[in-house]
Amino acid sequence: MAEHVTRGWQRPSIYDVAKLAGVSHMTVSRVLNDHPNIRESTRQRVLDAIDQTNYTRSSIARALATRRAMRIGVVVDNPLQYGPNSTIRALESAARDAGYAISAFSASDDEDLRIDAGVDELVAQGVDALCVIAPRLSSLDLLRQRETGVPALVIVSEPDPDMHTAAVDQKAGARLAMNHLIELGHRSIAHLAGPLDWYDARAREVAWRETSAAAGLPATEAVIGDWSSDSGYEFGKTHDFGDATAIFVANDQMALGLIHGLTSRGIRVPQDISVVGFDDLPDSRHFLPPLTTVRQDFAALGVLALQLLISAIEGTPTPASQMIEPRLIVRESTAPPRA
Amino acid sequence: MAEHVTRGWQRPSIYDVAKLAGVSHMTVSRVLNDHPNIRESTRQRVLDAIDQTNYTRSSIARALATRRAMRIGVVVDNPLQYGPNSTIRALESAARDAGYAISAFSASDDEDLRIDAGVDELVAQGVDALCVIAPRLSSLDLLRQRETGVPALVIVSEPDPDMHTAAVDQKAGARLAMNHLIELGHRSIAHLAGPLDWYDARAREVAWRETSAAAGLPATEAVIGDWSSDSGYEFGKTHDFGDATAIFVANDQMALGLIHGLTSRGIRVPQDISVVGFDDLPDSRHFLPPLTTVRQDFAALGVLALQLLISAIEGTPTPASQMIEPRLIVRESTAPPRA
DNA sequence: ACCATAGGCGTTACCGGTCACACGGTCGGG
DNA sequence: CCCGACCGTGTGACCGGTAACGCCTATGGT
Repeated sequence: MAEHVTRGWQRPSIYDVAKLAGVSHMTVSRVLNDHPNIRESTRQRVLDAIDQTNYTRSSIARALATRRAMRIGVVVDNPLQYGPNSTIRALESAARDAGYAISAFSASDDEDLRIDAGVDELVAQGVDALCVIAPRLSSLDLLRQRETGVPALVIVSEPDPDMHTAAVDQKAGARLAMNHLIELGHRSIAHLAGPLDWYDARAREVAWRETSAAAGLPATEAVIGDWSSDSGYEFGKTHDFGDATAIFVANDQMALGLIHGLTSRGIRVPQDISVVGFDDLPDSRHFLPPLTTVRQDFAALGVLALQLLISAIEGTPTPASQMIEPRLIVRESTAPPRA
Repeated sequence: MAEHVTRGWQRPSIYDVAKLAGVSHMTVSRVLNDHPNIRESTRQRVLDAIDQTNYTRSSIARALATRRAMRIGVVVDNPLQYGPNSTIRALESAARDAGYAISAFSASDDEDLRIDAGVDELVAQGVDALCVIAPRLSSLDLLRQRETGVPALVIVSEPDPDMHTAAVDQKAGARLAMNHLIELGHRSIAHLAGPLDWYDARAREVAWRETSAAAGLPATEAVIGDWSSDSGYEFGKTHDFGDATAIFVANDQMALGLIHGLTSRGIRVPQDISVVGFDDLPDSRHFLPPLTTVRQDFAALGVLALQLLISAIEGTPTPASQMIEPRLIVRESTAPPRA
């Protein structure tokens, strides 16, 4: 099994294959790219040479020559959370199917890990397009100022005239949750929101307020957490929710903490107060009580996002924004209010 | 603000910069790479030209020329889980600090998403090194057969003569949990394990068995879940844990489900039975009851892994394997057994 | 005064692909 | 019978960088 040693020992190049097959490098390239007009016999010789040498094409050289990296950059804020992480994975999977690789950049509050730093880094890496996940209000501004030269898609449920967007419809999700509570008979519903500099938090809060008003429920102020179960716990333990008989919580983790806090001071869910979350974590069905929540279809979102990205890359006209419908999952953390 | 238009409109190259600065492209390259022996005045001219043209170097061309992609491929099984995801993020962050980018491949049971497919794809993308996270027994075999040509590091707590490894010490973690239960006075401790074709599950199970035996506790069979809270729930609801007064669970999610299941049939935690988990999810402190568990320091693991990867890339001699010590977090799901 | 040395920079050849074009041969049509 | 079109393939430039080497000038030692 003699190895075809060439130049010290690198990966074989198309020239090595060409020499072995007795053709020019160009013919090898044509075979690799399925060009027509190659005689079947030479095609076979080349194919044989390819697997004798164990050749694989260098996507780096290819990227340089074609000016297409076949790579999509993804900037994601808070990638440890279920939603953003799921979105990345879905995107990765959809991208792979289309022949694209993805490069992720995890943004955070840290000065040099901000969204725009991520954009810069990914562009420097040479991606064909950018996708920004779960942005805050400020991040879109940063994005707007940045003329990157590559097409970008933002995962945000608020259509924006300046950029392409795709998302799960956050307001619709919040309405689903609210209507469920209202149908159960609740007449005063509090809201534990996420940080309002996040688009998703804001959309959920706005929809909560609108739905409340539309149903003639009393207007109250939302309380604001930071997405973490810790913050939910604090409110559950100490906050006075007034005469509210139900709480719409902006994500499942805060709902978990909230229930923990409420329970610790003897308030029972759902007997004393109903709680509905948002996200449907894989674990939410095992919370005590199992959590009623809103499910987002991240896989569908990933596929959609990739479609939009690809058509943006190829310059085909694309709808500026698209939405995925969420779904309500009713479990045991909600019940009619006590009479 | 006249743009320096060159060739249609691409990103500027070093030649554009060179022309503007009135030097050769090589001088630009030298400035970019901080070579000595450049006159300060020309260096300034070049620097000026660089930011007038808005030049950024193409890491693709650079990768081709230097034969270093400055990119590390990461294959990860089950990236939606907290542990693997945390490890990736930690690695990403450490890598960025060292000037490396990472490419992730999510493996799964799916035929063409197996570990070896990931290895192939990442190698084809042209990474300088590979890191495999959270592997199953089978995946290491796949890995062993694959002569990839790039250095590889496996995140597994069982040192392997054939490959470089790094991990949080799983056995030590399990011992921490067990000793805690034993010190509380438990004399019969059950184990809800993860799938035993996972290295980590196996290590925890083995350590459970050994610790039990060493303390003279009765030997029992572990029950085996699939990491999900669903599977924990099933066991909690239906399994007969015999005279066990405590259960060591192989991860927090299964512990959550288990507690849900136990509660649903009137068994209280920790009054009737103690439960200790493994991982310390951010939410585990808000489970009901807050979960006693074993914390793994993923950030430290990421840093360590990157160090090993880099020295493997650079060919400097490296310890074949390294371990990070885990830590016990005592909360309220454990208590002395009832008298 | 002379030569060795080092500093400062340019020339040219790669890296591993693709693309545009050229070229000889075969075949069909006028 | 000649010309043009198409098939199959090779040649050379180019993508945007880096590496190796060479050349000219100033400097310093002898």
